[in-house]
Amino acid sequence: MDQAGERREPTMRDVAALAGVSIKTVSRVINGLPGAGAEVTDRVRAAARTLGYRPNLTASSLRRADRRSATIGVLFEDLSNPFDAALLRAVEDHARRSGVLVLAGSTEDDHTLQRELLVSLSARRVDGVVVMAAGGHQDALQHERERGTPMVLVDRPPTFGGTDCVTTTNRDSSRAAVLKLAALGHRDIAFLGDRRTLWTSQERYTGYLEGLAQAGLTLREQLVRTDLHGVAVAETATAELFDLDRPPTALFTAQNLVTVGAMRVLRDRDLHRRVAVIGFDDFPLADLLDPAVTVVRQDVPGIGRKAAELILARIDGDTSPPVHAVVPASLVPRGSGEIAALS
Amino acid sequence: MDQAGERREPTMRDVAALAGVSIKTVSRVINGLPGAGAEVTDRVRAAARTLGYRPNLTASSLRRADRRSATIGVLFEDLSNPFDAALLRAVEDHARRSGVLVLAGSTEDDHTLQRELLVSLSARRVDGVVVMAAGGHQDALQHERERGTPMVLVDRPPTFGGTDCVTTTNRDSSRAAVLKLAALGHRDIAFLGDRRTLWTSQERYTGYLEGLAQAGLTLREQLVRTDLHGVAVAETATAELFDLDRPPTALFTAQNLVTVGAMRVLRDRDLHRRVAVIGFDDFPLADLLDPAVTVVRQDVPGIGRKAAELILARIDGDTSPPVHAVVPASLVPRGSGEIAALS
DNA sequence: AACTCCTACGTCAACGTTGACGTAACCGGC
DNA sequence: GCCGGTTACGTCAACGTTGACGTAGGAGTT
Repeated sequence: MDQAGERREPTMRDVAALAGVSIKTVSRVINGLPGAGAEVTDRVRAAARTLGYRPNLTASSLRRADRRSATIGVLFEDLSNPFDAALLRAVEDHARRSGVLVLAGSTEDDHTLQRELLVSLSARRVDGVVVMAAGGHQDALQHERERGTPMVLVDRPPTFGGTDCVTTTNRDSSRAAVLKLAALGHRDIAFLGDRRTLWTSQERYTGYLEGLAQAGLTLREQLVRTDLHGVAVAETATAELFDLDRPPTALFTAQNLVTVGAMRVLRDRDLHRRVAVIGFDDFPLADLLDPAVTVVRQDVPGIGRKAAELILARIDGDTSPPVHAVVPASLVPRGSGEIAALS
Repeated sequence: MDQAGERREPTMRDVAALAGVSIKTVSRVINGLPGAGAEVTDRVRAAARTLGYRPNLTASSLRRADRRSATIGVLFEDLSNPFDAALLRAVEDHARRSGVLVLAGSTEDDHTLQRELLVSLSARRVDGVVVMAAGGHQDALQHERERGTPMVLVDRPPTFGGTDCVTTTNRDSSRAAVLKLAALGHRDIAFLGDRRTLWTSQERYTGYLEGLAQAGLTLREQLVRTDLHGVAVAETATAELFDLDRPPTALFTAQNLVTVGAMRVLRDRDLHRRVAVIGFDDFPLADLLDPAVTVVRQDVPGIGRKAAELILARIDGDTSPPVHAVVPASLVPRGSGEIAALS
């Protein structure tokens, strides 16, 4: 087989030579532009086929007036996380339909990495970026945006202006979840949340507070655990809750890994039939657990589609005012959230 | 904010003008090449910073001798599938460490889509591709490979020569799983597999046959169900198995979605404590189900790392003979696979 | 028959960058 | 004071493509 054959890729020049026309005519034929006769078009096509010619999009975009690379960047926290993966897939699908490919990267919620990836994307002259912003300050994102890069934030809004974003009904759905638990008679409802630097965590916590207030319940600070990043930390925190003198009778777990950790502890302590749980974010197999887990499910394909639509529109020159699209989440009752308080 | 500001990106020419040097000197400074004095270097760096200059990798790679775009393509079946997502993440991590970004796409196991994506990647002059080949013929892949594109196949080997690939111990691990079930006294072990066009399905089935033979069991054709693509189809097939006069006492489910479907049916019929199950491919929360699911777990990070290493080496000009790397999978006992046959 | 207009091409330069090569200044050695 | 070598620049062309513009020939109009 061809090991380093170092065979040069054929160019329009080669095709032109073989077809006996000028380079410009080849360009016209390849791009389907008018100004090439039928017979010449056939000759050029045939020549391109025999040589195995493939257009060079990088050279083309360097020269073209619009400068498009037909490529966007997608920076999410962790592409192996089911939520991120589903979102990537949704964005990718819609982009591809417009002939746009996706350069994907994981930021690990790390500002340095996020900045480096932004620079790498910018060096490749992507047409725009879809970003799940790392928690905390957004200096690098703002800087990139101010350079003129079309940008859409997903999952978390920008802390700076002039930028589109797509989020879900974090606060409202959290409030609804808590109200549902309260309606079942629960008065000691715990909150277990992800890192406090994350906007989503804050919103969900606010929704929790609103729910308590609306239900006429008082907040017990002991029942609030935050900064739970990962399953292991969530397990520890959940265990602590049930070591309290007056443990919770219901849990609102504000992120999918937290939900998983909590479920594990409940099962270990054989509390899974008595303690109600509603989680934010669906996760695979939530319906197969015992009990099946009631969750607030984000419309991930909807979020991805909206993000893709927005970035593609901006790239196409849409200069209408920035949009903050909110895609509704829905409560999926499966059992764990329907356990009533012991009266 | 800057709506279509149409501000031109600064180029080396602009930096050169501001620093009062030639374009070539700017190039030297930006690329850290020798031949620029200390004072000039400082002036150029300062000018680049004031202008917000960003190198243009597409122009650079067009002109450079090595022609590298520092970008690879990754085409998997479905980026939202946990297995694919984890693999993408592993490849991405290792590529990024070498300054290489990843253009990712889902082929949906569709030849047309796979071919279109290959053409799109080739138009962007990626340095190489990592592909999970769509089932059936591999004409497009072979064609692309023969053009000289560095290529590594993952999960499934090529049907053509001269190409690296990375797979797991499909056959051996499947045989081991069946032998384990047989050792627990099971004589009616069913096989539930994904699409037969997939190489992995075939290998796992062969391993199943080998296991039966080695255990001295005879194959019962009725207990073999293939072409189960997706959870729903797997559920139907499983249900049929338990409507047989002599149903299986153990299941070997050869793909993760199939395992999920089977578990669902077992639970619905309250058989989950009596029928043994070993699944191929781990999946999130397998340990939280009741019973926890015994699986053959592939070393996904290991596969991704190996694939990344191979493609990067080939891109760097490694012309050693093609490699078929096999990354060992391991059996993870969790409970469902340790249920003994009723004697 | 002279005119305009259109079609089907071709020529040229430029996109942003780098490889090849040129050159002026300076150094050390004799 | 001249030579060879080195350092620190600069000039030029080219990577593959396309926008701007030129032109030859034919069709249609007056």
